[in-house]
Amino acid sequence: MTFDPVHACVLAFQGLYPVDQAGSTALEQLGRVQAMVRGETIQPAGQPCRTLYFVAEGSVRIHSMPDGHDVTERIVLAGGFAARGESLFDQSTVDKGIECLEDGVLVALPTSALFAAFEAHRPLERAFYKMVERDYVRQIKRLERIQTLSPAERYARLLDEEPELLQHVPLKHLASYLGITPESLSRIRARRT
Amino acid sequence: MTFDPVHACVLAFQGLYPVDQAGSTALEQLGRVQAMVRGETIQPAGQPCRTLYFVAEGSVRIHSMPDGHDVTERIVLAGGFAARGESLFDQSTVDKGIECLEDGVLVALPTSALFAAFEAHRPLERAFYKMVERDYVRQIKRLERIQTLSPAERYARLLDEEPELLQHVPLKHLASYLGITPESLSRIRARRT
DNA sequence: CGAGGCCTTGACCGCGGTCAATGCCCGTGG
DNA sequence: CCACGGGCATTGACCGCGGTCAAGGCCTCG
Repeated sequence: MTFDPVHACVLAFQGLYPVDQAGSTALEQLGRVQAMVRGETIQPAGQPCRTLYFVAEGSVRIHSMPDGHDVTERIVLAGGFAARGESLFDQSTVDKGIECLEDGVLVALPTSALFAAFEAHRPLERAFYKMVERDYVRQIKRLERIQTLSPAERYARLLDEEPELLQHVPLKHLASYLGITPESLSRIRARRT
Repeated sequence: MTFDPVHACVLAFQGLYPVDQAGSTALEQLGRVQAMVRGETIQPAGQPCRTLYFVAEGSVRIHSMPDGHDVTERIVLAGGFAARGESLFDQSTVDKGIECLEDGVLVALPTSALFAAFEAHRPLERAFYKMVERDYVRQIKRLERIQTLSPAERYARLLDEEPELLQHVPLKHLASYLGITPESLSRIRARRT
């Protein structure tokens, strides 16, 4: 085999916290590999979030549709994890969907089984919460930027801190990710001679 | 005794996850009670966050000062916890301070000792991560609002979802909390006949 | 070769930012 | 007890950015 998605997922966990052998194999047995094609809806809006996804190849975005406008809330490139945090822990329903941006493959981890595995494998639980921590900090920084910076400055920051996104994501999604319209983003780009 | 701040803090933990007797007493021994007066700086900017605060009475805000402008990032009323999440886990320095908004009393929990107690008291660790979870979800929702709503709509939401803030926090801080200037907030308020 | 999606450009408008002045309430000190 | 001062909220005038609506060009895919 050339590339094992599940193994990559286990490695990603181990990169967060040293997971022991038993925890790793438990995790490995949970993972379900699943292919995705561009435009496909991985998880539709209106359902509780019962699955944590590891993006082995390709990319996805999480988005909502308040009053008919498509707003992308976050973008996950290969190597990252995707889930709708508001719903992850309490299984509340959430009006957000997960959509595939580029063909690729996912590893799906059912949260019920994952959380159950925490009882027997504390390092696994620790790794998971490291993931939440990391994401929590990212949310704080993103909020800080959107709260204090102008649209033009936010775009400049994006170029500076996550330029890879430009290679993978159409501008209209980056626009709503920045909290502005596609037209504004276009003008901002034109303005920076 | 009429009111024990440390005990209130322990109860707050137990409200998040059932902490056993041993964990509760361990927590109780960590807490340091400390009074605060309005305007006082609890934690100055530029330091790593080594303390988790429980606000027993009064209220505080977390704020930063990018290019000289005071931006309040979050407001914690009595019964809540306050810490600068970006720095909590990795002890990185952070340009944010904690300031007292109303006279009151805090319970200070040194993070090093708290994290150390997790090794022996798993329920305590669980309760703490429930706290992080809850806060994580709040960040997501706040980001969502600021990303998709206009300033006027954000103020309407604030009135709707956390009207208590108006009783405790001066408008200039609410303005920066909403990501707008005090003048704009004033006009928005005037506009809603 | 045609159709549709995406990015761009244009014109117009209104909201919110900025700077400045006024009024109000409070605590402080004479 | 009153006078003063400072911080906070408000109001006004002005301007520019970003939102909205509409049209045009380009690429990709069927």
